[in-house]
Amino acid sequence: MTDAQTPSAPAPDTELTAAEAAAEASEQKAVRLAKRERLIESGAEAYPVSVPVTTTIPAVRAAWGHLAADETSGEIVGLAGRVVHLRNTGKLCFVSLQSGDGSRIQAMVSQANVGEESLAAFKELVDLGDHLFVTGEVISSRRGELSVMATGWKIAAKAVLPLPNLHTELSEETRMRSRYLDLIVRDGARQMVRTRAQANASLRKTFAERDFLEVETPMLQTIHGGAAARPFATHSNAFDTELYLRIAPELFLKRAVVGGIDRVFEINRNFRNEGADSSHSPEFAMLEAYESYGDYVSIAELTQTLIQNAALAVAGSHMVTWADGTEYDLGGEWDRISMYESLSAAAGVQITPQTSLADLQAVADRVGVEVHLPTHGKLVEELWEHFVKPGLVSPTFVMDFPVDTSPLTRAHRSIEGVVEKWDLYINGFELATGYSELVDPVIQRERFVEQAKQGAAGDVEAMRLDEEFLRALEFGMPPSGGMGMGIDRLLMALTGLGIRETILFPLVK
RNA sequence: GGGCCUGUAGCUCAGUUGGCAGAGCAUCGGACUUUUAAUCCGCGGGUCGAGGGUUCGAGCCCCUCCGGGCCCA
Repeated sequence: MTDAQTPSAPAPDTELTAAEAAAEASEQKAVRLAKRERLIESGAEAYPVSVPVTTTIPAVRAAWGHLAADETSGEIVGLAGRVVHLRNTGKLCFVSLQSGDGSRIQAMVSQANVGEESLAAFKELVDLGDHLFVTGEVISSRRGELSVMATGWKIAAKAVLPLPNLHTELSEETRMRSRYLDLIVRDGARQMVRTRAQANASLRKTFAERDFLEVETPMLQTIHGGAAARPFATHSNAFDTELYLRIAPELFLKRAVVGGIDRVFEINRNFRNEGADSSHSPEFAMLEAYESYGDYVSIAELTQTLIQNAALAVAGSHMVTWADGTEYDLGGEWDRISMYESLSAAAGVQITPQTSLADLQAVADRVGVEVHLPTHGKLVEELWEHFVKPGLVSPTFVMDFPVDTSPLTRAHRSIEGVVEKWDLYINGFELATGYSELVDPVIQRERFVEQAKQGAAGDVEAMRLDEEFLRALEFGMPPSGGMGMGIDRLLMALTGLGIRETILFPLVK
């Protein structure tokens, strides 16, 4: 930071010396800090710049996992890992080394092989949690455990805080706040990182196969738009202006389509200044895609393919197994139901886009559904969530939404009063949404004006009028289908876990 | 926003009617050359989230605040 106008943090009044820090620390930290000092004083290094590894733990397991008990390989290796178990039987120590992927191998440090002095130093200086380098022959122990019989060892990086207990689960709060510990001790945490990366790679691969280009659009915006949500506000010193963290990339991706990026997608973060719970995070990864000369039908097919390919990538099958053991079938052609028809059937009353506000309110009152600032569309959607949503288990596209809650979507080509929009529900939660995009700049302006009225009436989620976006539309945007999908929610669908488990470092206060 | 639960050793958790602050793992000291959460013997380790109140006495009861979770809106 060189910005002279930004005041730097005040210097702490007291700089702790190493000795004072050790005195303040817990017993276990003090002991380890003392070992670090001893290592450095002895010239042995607590944090060497490198150690001469020749292979990896998984590679040794793959090459020599077949060794029978007490068999030797003749291969000398140098490898390193984090010490996760330490057993000392006197003149022989066993240490389990773990690599980042969670795979482990045992190292044996025997007085017969390293000598009395080195063994004594090992017992004195090596703790659980340290990164340890060993060199020696790959063998199998008498009990058949694949091991390295060390002829030498070296601390690769000293841990000065103790590892958490490996035999009990970390509390949920510690898992979120200290994900690095979670990653060290829990396979599920490591697996989620891998699964998420595989899913993202799969999405990009599917897009690439269909000639979509990936772009990045602004996260800091002068006018937030593209969704109904409350934004985070911030301030730009350089422009001396209010800026908003984006709630959606939509209005910029559509500008890209106007400019001729005919098939475009973005995977990036959105920010919404709203409640956080087991399925909502204030910041969340979002996929949006736009396809020129497509519509909400073609984009539904694309979405189904994206998700099914992601399932194949992470599970090897369209049948995914959730954390609780449930098997969930993402295969086949997914159901497509009409919002109004499914609502009418479930409510036992004919409800159409022409049903009056009063009649809808009567149904809502009858079943106890309350809506803030009710409109036809809000009532229909709330009633649908009340009557139909709880029964949706298998993947289902819910088609054709009310006009007034979808200001960026075009009217249905043949059904009066609805827009060409679908929501995709997986096991009862909303995973993705798709549209035949509204590209008529005149109607788009009318919709924005209507939103502005609702904003003036107190709707904090109402959209603002974005003049630059309208101007882009006025140059002509081709007919297009568009879709959006929460990446965190996709991971929830693939793994059955809560949103904070799918996010590596979830926001915690 | 409302209701309920929760915060105690490095980690995970007990803590009874208000009466000396506990366990497992980890740590520290000792024994042990084939262990698998090694085992055996021994010793330590606490701002009980923070502040206030009631009481002879508070981890426990009351109030305020901070953090976390669940349910509802």
